[in-house]
Amino acid sequence: MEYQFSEVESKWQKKWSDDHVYRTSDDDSREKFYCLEMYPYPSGKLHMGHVRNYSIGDVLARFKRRLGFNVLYPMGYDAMGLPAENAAIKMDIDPEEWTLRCIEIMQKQQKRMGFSYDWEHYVNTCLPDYYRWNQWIFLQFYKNGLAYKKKASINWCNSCGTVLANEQVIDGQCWRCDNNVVEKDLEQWFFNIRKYADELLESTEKLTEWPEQVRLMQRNWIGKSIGTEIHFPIADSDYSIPAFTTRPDTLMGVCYLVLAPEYPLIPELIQDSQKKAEIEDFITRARRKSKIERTAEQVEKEGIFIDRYMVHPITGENMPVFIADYVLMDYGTGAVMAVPAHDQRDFEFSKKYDLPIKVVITPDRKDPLKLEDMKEAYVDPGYLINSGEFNGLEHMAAKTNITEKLKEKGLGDFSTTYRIRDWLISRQRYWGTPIPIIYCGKCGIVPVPEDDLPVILPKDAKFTGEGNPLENSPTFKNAICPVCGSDARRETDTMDTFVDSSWYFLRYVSPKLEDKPFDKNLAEKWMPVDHYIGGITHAILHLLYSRFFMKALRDIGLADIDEPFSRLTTQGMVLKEGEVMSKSKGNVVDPGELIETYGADSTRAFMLFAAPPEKEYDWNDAGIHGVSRFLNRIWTLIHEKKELITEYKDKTDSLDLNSKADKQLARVIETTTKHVTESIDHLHFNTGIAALMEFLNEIRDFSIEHPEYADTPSRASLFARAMIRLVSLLNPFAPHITEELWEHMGFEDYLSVSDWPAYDESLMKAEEKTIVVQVNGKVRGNLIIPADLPEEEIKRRAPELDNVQKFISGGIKKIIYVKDRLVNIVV
RNA sequence: GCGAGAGUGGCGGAAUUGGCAGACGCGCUAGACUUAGGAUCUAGUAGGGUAACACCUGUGGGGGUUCGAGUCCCCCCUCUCGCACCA
Repeated sequence: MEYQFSEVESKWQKKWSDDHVYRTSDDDSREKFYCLEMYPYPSGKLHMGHVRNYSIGDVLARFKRRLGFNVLYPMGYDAMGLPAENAAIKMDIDPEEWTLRCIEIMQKQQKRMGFSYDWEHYVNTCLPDYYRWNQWIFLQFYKNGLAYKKKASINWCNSCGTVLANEQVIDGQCWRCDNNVVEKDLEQWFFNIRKYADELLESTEKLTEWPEQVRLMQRNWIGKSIGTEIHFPIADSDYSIPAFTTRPDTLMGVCYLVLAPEYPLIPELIQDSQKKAEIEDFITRARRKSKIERTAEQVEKEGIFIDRYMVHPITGENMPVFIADYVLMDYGTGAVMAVPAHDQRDFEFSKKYDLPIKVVITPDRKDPLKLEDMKEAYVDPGYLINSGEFNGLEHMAAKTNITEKLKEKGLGDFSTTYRIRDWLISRQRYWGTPIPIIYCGKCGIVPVPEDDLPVILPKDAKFTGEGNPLENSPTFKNAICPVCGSDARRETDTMDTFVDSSWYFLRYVSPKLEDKPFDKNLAEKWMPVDHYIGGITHAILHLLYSRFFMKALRDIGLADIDEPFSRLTTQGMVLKEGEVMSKSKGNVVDPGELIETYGADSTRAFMLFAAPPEKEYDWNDAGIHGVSRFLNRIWTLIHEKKELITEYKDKTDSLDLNSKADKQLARVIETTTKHVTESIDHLHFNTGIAALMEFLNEIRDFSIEHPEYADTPSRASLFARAMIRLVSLLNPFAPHITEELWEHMGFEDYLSVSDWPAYDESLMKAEEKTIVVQVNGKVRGNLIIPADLPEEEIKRRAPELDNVQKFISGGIKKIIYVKDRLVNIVV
């Protein structure tokens, strides 16, 4: 009877679904386990990365379920985004229709893989019953000062025709289309994530079950710097320009001040300058450069003196003010105090423009550092020199001292700066959540009243590929002011789709709720997610935004939860010939074909067997035969012995172990159980499956060596015990075939929800053990001894081995014994 | 440049954390069964060496600690990822 995977797999998929085997219960006293996978963007087909992601999650969900946990294991779709809109432009199809069609295909494939999702816990972010809650949350944020609008110099992608968040600009290029990003000034909506910068940073420490790499990336992204903000009054004016520095100890070494080209005060400062035109020209050129040009490594710093001077806050000396392209407007205050002797960039700038350099820190007090000896800036610790009243201070102490002094004079204070920017959420696109705001000529910015939600995307939009379709939809754009009733204009920007994914895991707990985004009690019951599995590509954006959302929602009072994800696993990418699979490269492996050829069980088990979850895997499907063969061997063996197993299946506990082989098999049953249990716990699925393969090999050896076992009741029950255990342990990796075999062996309940086997330590003890005998650390023989042989006896017997004798003729210095493992004879 | 991680057979990968390196699988070789097999089964498979053992060498390279090192320490090389004029 040959194994027909396609029949068996669809049979069980139907049964599981019909009988709601994986349905989650909210009303359940068992310990909860929330297993979450990063939901997919429904681009159409499932790819190998998805298969890997969901295979990992499904094993965990199935394992925990069988261990007696009440498991929430949902799936949904991150359904808003550009591809649907591009499809609309190209194929003249409604984005919603296109998306829903893709979801249908994708979901079918997921079902075909047999993942144990509870499909009643489902979200689809492109439907108004989801995105209305994005709008609702936006309004709560707005009320609480967490959403605001401001004119901002933003990152603009000409090719996508939209604004991008800082996080979406990679090496100065658009994260999606790789086109160069340019700067533009626009009125945009922001979420105030900076407000949570400190908490996000601090609570990173609590995420002990996250990969260290991800925590580090988050920390770097937040980029906290502690320092001092110093005010530099501008000579002959009332202005004062603040500059942030982490090195206030070098204040006495300041030689000039440098402003970013975008610095807002510049037009006023240069108003009366004779060089005005020249300076303006410089600024225009600097701003026209793309970010990539401006920040490239070897680019020489360029600047221009603006004919103004600042007053040194301590000495009162007048010093020049420059504009330079290497100063960034979006970090610190957009102004830098230049200390050429102790900052490499300032050093280079001074050399280029022949500006003074003043050494104020020396590593050696007795032999002070001299400018003539310096080929580069000195940035290491030291003592202050040429610093008047601060001379001789150690530089760390000087930081405090000098800041205190500035504080006294009202010209500075301790300050903390973050690299992270507020999250720009406006997108000039159609296929996203409309921002629920109305602009009224009389009342200004008016939030859409909650009762009027959702603001639904119009059906009359035209997709020409130019501009925002919502701008050109009169039914959408024209509105009535909810406050005064006069004609008004609706906000036509939509939200970044990262808003959708920042709280979808909360919607899963009560996906059909109609009056709130999620049920507070249920959220507090299920959250945090116990195990979150997804790609490393989301290590910063999605995870940071979600963490921010959780904290913001907590402070608004929607749920008392600090962190959304307790444990995080970032699965390695699936590559092909060392490259990321992509349609443009034409190197995409279609899991659909694998399923057709080998079945879902083989496909997912192989994916897990091929490499540990966190590692990259360069796809090579040669190995899938091995897993497929393994499943077929189990199938064959069970069908050869089906009657026997059925007969003895209820007598597997009364073991009567007579021979060495019996005891050996009985032991392997237990050690394999232990090994597989631990390997799932530790996410070492590859070794878990390997242990099951070894287990099968043992059983087959046993049945070949003891063909008479069928006639011996004790052996028959031992054999049955082994086969039942094998099938049971294999179930999370290959759920369909094991469920079928379970049935064939005469069991009536679903294996997928039956108890996970415990292991019996008493059966794991061996009567005999093998001890390795070494001479000077090299293996020279084995000693097979009774398990309870005392140490002295082992040490006595080891040197007697034939092969050992010839190596110890020089005389034994000492003998080292490692319990149950080895004897090392030192000569 | 800074930060993190990784280098083990022809390949994917194991190694109870300092104790038999190469589990398990792929591939390959030989054989069996077969009209045939890219199906299945059996045996072998790190390199050298041997009739077979023995033995020697071996975890990117070089040193060190130890009875004993893939694992710990120091130096170097290579690769991958993240950040990158952050004041």
